[in-house]
Amino acid sequence: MQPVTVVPESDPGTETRSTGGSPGSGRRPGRPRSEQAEQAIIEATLDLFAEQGFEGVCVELVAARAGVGKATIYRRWPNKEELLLAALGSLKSPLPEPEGVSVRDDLIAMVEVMCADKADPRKARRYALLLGEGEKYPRLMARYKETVVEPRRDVMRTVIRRGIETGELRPDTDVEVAVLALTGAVMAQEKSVDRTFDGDFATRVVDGLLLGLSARAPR
Amino acid sequence: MQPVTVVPESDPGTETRSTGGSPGSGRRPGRPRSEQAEQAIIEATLDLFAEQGFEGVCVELVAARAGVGKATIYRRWPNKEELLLAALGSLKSPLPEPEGVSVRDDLIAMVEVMCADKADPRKARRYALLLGEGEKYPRLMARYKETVVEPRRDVMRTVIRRGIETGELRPDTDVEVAVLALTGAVMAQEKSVDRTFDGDFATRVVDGLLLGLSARAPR
DNA sequence: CCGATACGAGACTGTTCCGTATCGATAGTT
DNA sequence: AACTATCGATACGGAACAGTCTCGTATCGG
Repeated sequence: MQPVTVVPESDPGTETRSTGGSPGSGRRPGRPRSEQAEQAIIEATLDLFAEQGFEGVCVELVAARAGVGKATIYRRWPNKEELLLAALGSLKSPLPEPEGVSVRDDLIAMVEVMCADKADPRKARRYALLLGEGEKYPRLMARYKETVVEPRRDVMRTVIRRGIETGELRPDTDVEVAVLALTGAVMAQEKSVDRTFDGDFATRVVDGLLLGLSARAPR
Repeated sequence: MQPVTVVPESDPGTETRSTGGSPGSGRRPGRPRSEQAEQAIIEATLDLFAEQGFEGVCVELVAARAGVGKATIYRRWPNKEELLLAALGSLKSPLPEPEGVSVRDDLIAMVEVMCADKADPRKARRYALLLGEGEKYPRLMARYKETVVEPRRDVMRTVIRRGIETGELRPDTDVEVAVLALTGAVMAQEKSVDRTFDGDFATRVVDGLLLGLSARAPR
């Protein structure tokens, strides 16, 4: 039995930075991994996932679309799930911190951003598909929520809390219910293609929620 | 080449009623199809779909779980999609027409029913999976909406409109927004496992929406 | 130039699954 | 009894796909 000739084994996998010069220590021999190939793989993976879901991401297609060989993929990630995990983790949510004048304006702006995201087929389908496949692939779901969903909700919570402090919103506002109602309204819309809404969807939702349904004056 | 000996070809498929005696005219020779087998197939299909989605419905498993042969399935439906279509079409939505005292009570009752449905893993997963696979299998989605979703929304619209007539709700209430906010809140909840809610979720959502967020008295 | 690693391409194996075909047995009509 | 369609079971062809492996080539450090 050989002592296995321990390779340095700094495991560049899934985190390789061929260039980027981490100083001195770990420059590995041989040809560096292509940063460009890696990016193309992630791109293609996200595309295919948005089109077809987990099952639809077939590694052969990812390789073809990214213009790489299958080995180049499996050299970085041990299997399909890890690949998806990395791809979802790479998602950035460029949600602009709203610093508007009034809470109403901030909320409208946020709902508009969410609607815009929903109008992007890639993003919308990623979300819908994860909703369905979340139980089957809980690690994917967790990664997505942590990377995309929760940051977004946090911003909304912050806006609402600020509104309560400034007195613009009722002091006994149910923050969680408000967040659910706003995000949920965006989710539920169009699911049964409403032709009722034009461009003022965000305004109507926010105003509807701000005013409330009740005819009795609340205070 | 034989003339193919044209069979009568009245095509009882997908609509067979072996017993049930459609009067006189069309009693076909041979062993009648088993109504029981048909029901078992539909059941098994819905079960498997709820567990795994479209791809998860593998006909061999449906047959095994229903205790029938594959041929018994393909004799009735020409392919998997038609089978799913029939299965989803068989769904009944036993949503009780609410005739409560106040609109608030009716809405709370409806939200509670929706939450209860969400607590039924079969129903919840059917919905989530369809949401994701809707683009891939639009006919399935359409069938489901027509059978389950729209009837439900209609009831809610009716309740809200009644509230407007009785004066309990603001006359300028945005009915569609209200429906979206209520159904959406239920949808969005738990999707990022909120531990914030106990048993009073329905009440909080309805009251939050009725009162509104705004501190200004609306009228 | 040499050794080491990465590259794209794709052959290959093993699995899963759809849809068809065939089996002897069964349950109806005539 | 003769006839016929359905029954459950299962073998089969074909396609799709994950993951491994092997080409010959390219790119790095020394």
